[in-house]
Amino acid sequence: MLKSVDLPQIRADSPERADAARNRARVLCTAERLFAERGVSCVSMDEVAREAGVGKGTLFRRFGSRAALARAVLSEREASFQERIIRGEPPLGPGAPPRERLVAFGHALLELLSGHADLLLAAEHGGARFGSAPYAFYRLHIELLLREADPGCDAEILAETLLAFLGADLFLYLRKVREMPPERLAAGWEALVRLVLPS
Amino acid sequence: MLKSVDLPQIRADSPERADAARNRARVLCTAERLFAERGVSCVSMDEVAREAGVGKGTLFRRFGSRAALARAVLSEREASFQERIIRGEPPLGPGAPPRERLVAFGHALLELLSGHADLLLAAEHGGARFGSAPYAFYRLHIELLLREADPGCDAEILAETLLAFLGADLFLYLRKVREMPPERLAAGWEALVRLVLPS
DNA sequence: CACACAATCGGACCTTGGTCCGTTTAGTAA
DNA sequence: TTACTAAACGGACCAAGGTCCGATTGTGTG
Repeated sequence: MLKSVDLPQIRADSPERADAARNRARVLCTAERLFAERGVSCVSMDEVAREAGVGKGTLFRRFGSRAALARAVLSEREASFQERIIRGEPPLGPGAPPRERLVAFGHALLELLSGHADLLLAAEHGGARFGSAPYAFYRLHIELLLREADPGCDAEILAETLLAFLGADLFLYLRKVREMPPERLAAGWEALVRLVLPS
Repeated sequence: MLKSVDLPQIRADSPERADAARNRARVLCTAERLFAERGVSCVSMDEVAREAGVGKGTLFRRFGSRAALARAVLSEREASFQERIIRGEPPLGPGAPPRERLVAFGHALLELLSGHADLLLAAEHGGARFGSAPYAFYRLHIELLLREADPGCDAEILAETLLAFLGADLFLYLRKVREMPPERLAAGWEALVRLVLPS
């Protein structure tokens, strides 16, 4: 039962009203602060609304769900990450061979996870992961790299599998419960990529 | 007036009281029926309790959480699956080469998912997946097969990755949203195994 | 059988994510 | 400035998972 993740329609010809913009900014700012102060999982939507001086209805009208709020808080970092992939320096950006770009992509995403795993976990809560914009971007990026390196493979299936390794839930489990150090996860990713794309 | 203090007997094999056993059976039976009738995600815990003629407290005392109830309903099928792995016919059971056993394992688990994906999804809800007994069993099984075939690999990481492909959430997404047929997932699994364990 | 007590029962209660809808307000045109 | 309307507001409300604790009952013991 996947839910639509679409935010309220933003029409190009009707700009956001001033109070709406102000409340959106207040909510984002408050949420980021509360998440940082007390941990994502210890902050309820009611608290965010109250601290931001906004009604609960407004909060949900703007962001739709808790997962979407988490995604919104992450959006700047996500955007800069995507920017580095599209136009940044190799090996993460264009120019390096596909296998090296894939390795770099995983390392960079693991880095992002290291800093914001709880936020990413909240953002992926429920079935929200697969329908989200970042996931779609990552999937497409990986599929293109895989096809470039090996046109014969089933890039869609392989991309999903590789991305599954980078899910926030698995990451947190391996880090916190199994206590694997980040370097091991990075090495595991690299080994994985080299299995999928042998030289 | 004072009696010698009897320590409460805490026996590992303390038998279940008759009413407890009766209620447990009633709940399991009712839950299985309701899940089958209306779909797992459309049945609330209150309904299960009411239909079973049991208080909500009793329901949660017995099963702890919705995810655990789903796991309990699945337990027979899980047990027979594990039995087939441990003592069944090859290639799922012992006797076949590791790579073939791994392929058979994935195919069998995909089969289980095809029939009960919604139940498995409920069973894995939240972080429940990684700590569950079936997951631990699957992980161990895969790790042993990987080590047998290639003692040099990082079996723990690879096992988690392979299992991630068989998660209920990804399965449902690929089947329902991306509309991939079961055969494609099965072929994808086999290709994956052959990448991880090249002949 | 009567008793004691621990295990169990069950529903009131709490929390929290999410919805609804009557009220308020920003933007606009006259 | 005033009037009008679409958009936004906000808090009461709902559903559902999960907890608590006083009442109840099964079971071993004398």
